[in-house]
Amino acid sequence: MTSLLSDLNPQQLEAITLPHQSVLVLAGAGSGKTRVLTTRIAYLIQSGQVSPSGILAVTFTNKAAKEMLTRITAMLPINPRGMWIGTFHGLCHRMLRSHYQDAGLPQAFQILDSADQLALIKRILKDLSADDKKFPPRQVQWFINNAKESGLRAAYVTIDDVFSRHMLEFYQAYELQCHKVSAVDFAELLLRSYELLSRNEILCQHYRERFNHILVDEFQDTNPLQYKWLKLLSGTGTKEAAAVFAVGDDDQSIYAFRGAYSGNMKDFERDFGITKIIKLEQNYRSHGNILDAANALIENNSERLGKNLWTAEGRGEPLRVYNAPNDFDEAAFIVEEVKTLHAEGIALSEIALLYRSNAQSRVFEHSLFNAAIPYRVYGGMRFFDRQEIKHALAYLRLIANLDDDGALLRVINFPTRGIGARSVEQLQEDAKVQGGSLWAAALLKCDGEVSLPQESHKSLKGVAKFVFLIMTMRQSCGELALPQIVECMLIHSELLTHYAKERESSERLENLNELINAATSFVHEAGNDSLAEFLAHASLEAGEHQVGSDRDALQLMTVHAAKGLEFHTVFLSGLEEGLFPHENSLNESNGIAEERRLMYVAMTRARRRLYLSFTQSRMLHGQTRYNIASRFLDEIPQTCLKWMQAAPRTSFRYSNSTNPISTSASSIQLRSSNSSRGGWKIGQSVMHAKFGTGVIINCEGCGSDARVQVNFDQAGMKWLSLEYAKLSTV
DNA sequence: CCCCAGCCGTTTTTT
DNA sequence: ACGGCTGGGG
Repeated sequence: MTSLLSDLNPQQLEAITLPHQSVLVLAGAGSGKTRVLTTRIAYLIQSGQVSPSGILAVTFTNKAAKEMLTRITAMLPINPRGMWIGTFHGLCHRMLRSHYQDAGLPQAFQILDSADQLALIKRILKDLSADDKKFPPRQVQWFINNAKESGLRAAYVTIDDVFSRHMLEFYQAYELQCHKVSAVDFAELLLRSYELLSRNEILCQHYRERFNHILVDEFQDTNPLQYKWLKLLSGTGTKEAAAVFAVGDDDQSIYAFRGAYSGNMKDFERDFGITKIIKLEQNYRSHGNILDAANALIENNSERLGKNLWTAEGRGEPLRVYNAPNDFDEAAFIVEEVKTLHAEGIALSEIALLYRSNAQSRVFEHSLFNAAIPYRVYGGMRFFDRQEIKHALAYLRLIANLDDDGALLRVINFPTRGIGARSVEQLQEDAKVQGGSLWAAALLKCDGEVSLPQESHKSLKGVAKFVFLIMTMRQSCGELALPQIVECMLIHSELLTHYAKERESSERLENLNELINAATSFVHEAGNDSLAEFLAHASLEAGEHQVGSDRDALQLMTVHAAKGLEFHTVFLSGLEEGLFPHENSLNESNGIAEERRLMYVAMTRARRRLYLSFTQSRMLHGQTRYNIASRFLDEIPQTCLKWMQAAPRTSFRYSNSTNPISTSASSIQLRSSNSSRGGWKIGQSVMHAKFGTGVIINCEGCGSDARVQVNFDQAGMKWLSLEYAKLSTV
């Protein structure tokens, strides 16, 4: 026990040893949040206050869940299976599996990932002959998920115009189709689980009695449905109410755009009768200048719960600011600095290059490639998202459930076996008439043919050949272990031979072989040999972005992707109005505040050194854009900053000699005075004689070419040339 | 059945 | 600028 609780600061200790009551823990960046969460669980169990089965801990990502489990099992010699530790979706899935009948689901329900869901929506829209110009599938998907994440079934969605009436129609058709093919999408996992608990009192009671302690990570990222789920499951206000240990940081809420509602923290205080808020403000990660700068920046947000990070370490280095003439030069500067740091002994993997949007990575990759600096880009394709893996999984899904129309459509003619679009259409029509699945229609179509003795199967063609293939694979499943099922499928489907024929396919073949390994380790870790469970695992956990290369490499990622990570040195690039804060955020309510939090997250990733860079011009969407420095730079005390000169460099793409503004002094001037665009700033309110009042949301060009884009309250969006338009400040 | 031209969108993203 | 998707033509 003593070793468990040693080296903790008073606030951490208080949080960990708090008696059975709900609490809100405001955990700042680098304040030892994960340690507090895991140590509390270990403490509760070790002190006999709760058995492992009385614990429910929920996170947002599989990575975080895994990390938590690893740390707990390192502290305590217990079997982790009894604890419910996982993502919201994972835990809801676990619950639905156990009570599928009560939840109104068949035992073999399948999970749709976003891509599967989109494909299904596309099919439905086609079926309804909806105009996909007027109703883009993505928007329909957004509408459905949004409704579900607000806890709304189609029957309860309110319609206030023609458009949403159509959307609702699609939602209803989608619900029907999901039911028909027993498919459950991500939001549905939560909604189903919520409805199960709210309708089935006995079951709800059972879980309330079981889970004495509920711990929630990244509480600021919960959406309304997740909050309702927690509230219901915890039974707050009842006799047997669980103690909810909610850990979050309102200043690190950066996922409002996907439905996260950080207002849940305030609601939590109210709904759970919180009397105790514990603030973890001591930062163990960064040096003083970095924290001071981050604190000063976030101070500009209103409606904060309030928190100030501090460190027992020294001030450390100042933040280094660099103003580049253009994006190529910015990249060149960073490359030089990375080289120097690496030469000084900093591992490349300890250096991160962060940007606001993925498009920015291209220039960096180009420069890094030329400089022969190994780098790794995060984001993009995940293992289970890859085409070849999707195809393989579709075969497995079809084996597990013959009525999975989506899976059938994906592989009926892949690799090609002479089943064209016409035959598929015919099948779809047949299925519609028969009211059954595509598989049933296919079976009927080649009635008799496939039941012929095996010797003649080689002569089978088209649909009959496909039906025979699937039936054969299904048969052999009964005798094989999961990895062998995967292997058998890869061979008999001829996916392997197909990709072997393709040029530059070694990576695809590698991935397909990796799928066998994935099955092996799944059996090992989950202690489960079920194909259906493996498929659920594949949907719920998209896997790593890329097969991990072990060599030391510079880390490139968006700021969002960097959340939760830390590095010795961080390069934060593209600090320009329109990019960071992103121009789209200007139109959103509280958009700037969210961008500022994003900036806060980015800055607090750095332990020892933080670079901030911005450019005067950069290529975006094929056009050169002229930018002014981000307002966020102005919000950092100058005393924390050190303005950098361009280091002498060998490889300039563009000389900066044509642009006089490259020294630190004039950079400041550029931002604060009327140099390049007559002092007009993005976000500024302006008045125009004809169009009235509006807000500048964009600007480009210099001197007589300078133009600003203004969003007028009445007249809407206009581009105005500053030379002619008479704008005045409001 | 495959290929290519043209068109669209282009902030952030986990499950 | 560029990549992904669609639809028409070979």
